[in-house]
Amino acid sequence: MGNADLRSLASLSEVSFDDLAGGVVAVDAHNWLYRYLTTTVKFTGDEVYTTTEGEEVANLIGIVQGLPKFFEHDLTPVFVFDGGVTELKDAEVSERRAQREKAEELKKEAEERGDDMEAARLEARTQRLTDVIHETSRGLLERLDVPVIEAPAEGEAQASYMAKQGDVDYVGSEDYDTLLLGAPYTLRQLTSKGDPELMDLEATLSDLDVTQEQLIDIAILCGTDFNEGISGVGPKTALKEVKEHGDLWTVLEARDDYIENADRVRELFRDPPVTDDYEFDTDLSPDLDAARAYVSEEWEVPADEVARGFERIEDSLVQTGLDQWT
DNA sequence: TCCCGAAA
DNA sequence: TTTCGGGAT
Repeated sequence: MGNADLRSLASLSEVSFDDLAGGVVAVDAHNWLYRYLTTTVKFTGDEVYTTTEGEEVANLIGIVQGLPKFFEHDLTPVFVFDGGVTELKDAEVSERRAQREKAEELKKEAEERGDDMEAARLEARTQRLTDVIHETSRGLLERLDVPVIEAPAEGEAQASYMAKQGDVDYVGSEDYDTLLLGAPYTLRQLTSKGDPELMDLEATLSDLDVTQEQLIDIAILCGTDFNEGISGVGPKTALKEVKEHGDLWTVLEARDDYIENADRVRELFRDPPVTDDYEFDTDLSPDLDAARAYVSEEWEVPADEVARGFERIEDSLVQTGLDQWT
């Protein structure tokens, strides 16, 4: 499906982890895990992460390696998992499935001609979030006492809602959709090496001089996960025309154009399915022994693969514990 | 998603 | 100057 390049419109700034210390971040679990699944697997091959029953649980390694980043900087993560998939997203979902199948085919071909490098590279593209991955991720997070929230629909929408309500300080996601979903502050690049990037909704709106509703209309014109945009219209044109005419309908009228499901897509961003039925405690008391046993005994991940990550988690907890007394 | 080069 | 399309991650 078409995709709005909202990056060029968003107000982004580099921040340091020090500025975020003490914050609570609602992490879009799907988004976050996917990054680890595609990167962790790529460099190491999949044998190590497959149980005797053939389950792929690279996500457990991803979590153990990814969590220290939060703890070491005194950031508390709250993981928000997806519930059902929005019906309008069917087209997007089947497109991704098609891409995955294509990658699987190419990988098979690469294996047949003995091109291991290419096969490993393609492996990353075949990853998906299976039920086992969802389940085991939750199992590990629970043992680490990291809050887990189940969204009624999209995790991104639920996380944004929680941020809007002030129950968390940030949404953690790589997507720009959180702007449309009303998240005041979104942290990007929480999984990569350097400093995180902060996306600021208020600043975005005031820089562009548009309302939240207009920003949604701009995105719809360019195309989103839920609708095809208008060809020839990118962020610049969409911004200009929405400001000129006021909103999506008047722009479409002026261009004598039409967007399928535009009203429903708009509603999905303005008022997505979310729940108020959540609560969490940010004072974490992880059971590291249970977590280690879960990963290495129950799910057969070699202990040395996760040793360093667990050490870092342990150290960071001792560290923050001491901080309270100094 | 990001980046880059082609095309308009 | 902006959008589009392809390739790498």
